[in-house]
Amino acid sequence: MSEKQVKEITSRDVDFAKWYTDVCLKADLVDYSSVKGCMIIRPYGYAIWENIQKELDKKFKETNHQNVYMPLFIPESLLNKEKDHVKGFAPEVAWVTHGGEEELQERLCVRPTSETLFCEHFKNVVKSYRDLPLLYNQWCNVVRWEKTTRPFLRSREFLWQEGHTVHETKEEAQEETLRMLNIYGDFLEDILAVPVIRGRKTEKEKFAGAEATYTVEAMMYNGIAIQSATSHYFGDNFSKAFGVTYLDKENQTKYVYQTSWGFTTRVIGSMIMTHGDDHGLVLPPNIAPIKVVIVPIGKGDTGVLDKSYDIAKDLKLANIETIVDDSEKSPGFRFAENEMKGIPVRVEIGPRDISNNTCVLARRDTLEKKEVSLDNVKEEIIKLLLDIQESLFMKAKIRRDSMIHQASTMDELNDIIEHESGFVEATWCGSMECENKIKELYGITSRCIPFNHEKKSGKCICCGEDADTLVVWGKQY
RNA sequence: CGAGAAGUGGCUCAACUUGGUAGAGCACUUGGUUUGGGACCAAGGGGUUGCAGGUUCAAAUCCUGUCUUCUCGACCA
Repeated sequence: MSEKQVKEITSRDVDFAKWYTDVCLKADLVDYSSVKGCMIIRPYGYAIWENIQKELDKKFKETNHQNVYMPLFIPESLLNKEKDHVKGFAPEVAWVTHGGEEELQERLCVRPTSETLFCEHFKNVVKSYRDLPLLYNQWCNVVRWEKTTRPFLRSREFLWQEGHTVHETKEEAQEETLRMLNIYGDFLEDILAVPVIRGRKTEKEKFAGAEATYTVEAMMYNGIAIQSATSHYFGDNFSKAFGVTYLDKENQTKYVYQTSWGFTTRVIGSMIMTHGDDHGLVLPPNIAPIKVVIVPIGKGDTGVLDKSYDIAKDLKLANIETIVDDSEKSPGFRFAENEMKGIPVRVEIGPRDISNNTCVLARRDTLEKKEVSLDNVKEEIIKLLLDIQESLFMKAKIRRDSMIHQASTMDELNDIIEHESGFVEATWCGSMECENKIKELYGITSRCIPFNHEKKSGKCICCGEDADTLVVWGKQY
């Protein structure tokens, strides 16, 4: 490996934050705009988002959800209807105060999330138990006036999907909440190859206005957590605040039970930070906009270009997105550039190969190369793509698991914080005092109470009282 | 929002201390030679120095304000 290859971006181990922004910019995913925290998502980055949308939307439709579109603006009075909700979001909403030159009678908030809009609408359309359940989703942008921003991970405007559902019973709503969480979890693991811990948020960390918030937590290369998607059970909190009722079979007026769940462009950041390396982005084949790049080498009448296009055509017929990088750049330049963009498989083909009836396949994740016969290049590539997908997930999972530590006392916790990075599992008594204290002392917060550890007896790591809850703690983006 | 750092062609930086009308490398364009890990030669295009004020005969340079980016905190997806 030449020195020049890694010259372009900061090493991941030297300065992870710098590495991350380098990758975002140099893989042509985003560009900055003139407004702080508002990023330009460039075609290559947007193509990743489109693939995410395509896959998730399919899952939503399979589970009978319908897409809708709500307005961008929320009148202040409407936002104020649910107390906890407004308290949670008020500090970070952007306000529209003028229309043209005239000051508005009532200012309008640019949606930070659309619960209030959905509820107002639900109140109008839900009349009877026959109208339920109502399973809505919207793909849109939202605005939260963040103080510190970072491409994908924390931007003031971001793209997401927010599901909002209305149900007759608690049980049905709770079931929906978990169903959607698992769709997110499976999507992250199977498509993005990002291993996640599924669990419930503590009271302190739950969504403003929710009765329960469930989360899928991912761990980045540097051990920091990213809450990669959330699903909320609202109970009847919102329906009571907004008066969303229906008549049941006995002609009784009942409040509905609701859920909401969201998945954002932030996850593109999770994926970058999970798989990327010092050569740039690494994309799992299942989400990569371009799965194969063919790099023809040499020029003149060698048959290399024709063969390259033949292979590309063949792969495209098999639904494998392929490009031929026939630019005049030197092969080394093209190798490096396509690695920066994280394209899973590269095919190198030159005059030597043509005469041997072979080509070279290079895999992006391990950078390994192997020579294969041109006769079965398609089959080899299909196998390789599957293998890359699988091994990216396994590698990330092994790494994550190796960075999950256990602590039973504050001394042990202290030791871990000082010497390790990653998550800490520790039992907790359930009090917010202990949760706050741990945050104050060590700068870590409860990421979630993992499902498989919901009941775990022991002593609270902080106060030493009896504890029956295991919490995964960590620093988060 | 608090503490710190930085903004000069697309990128990395020089010129700023001591005001005198912006320069290099890479990238880009054209022509040619090249091509198995970031090629080479030649010619060329591109900047009122983040923005707005101020001081001055004269501002990239000094002063004030503001915006943006990065780092660390607090807040959050």
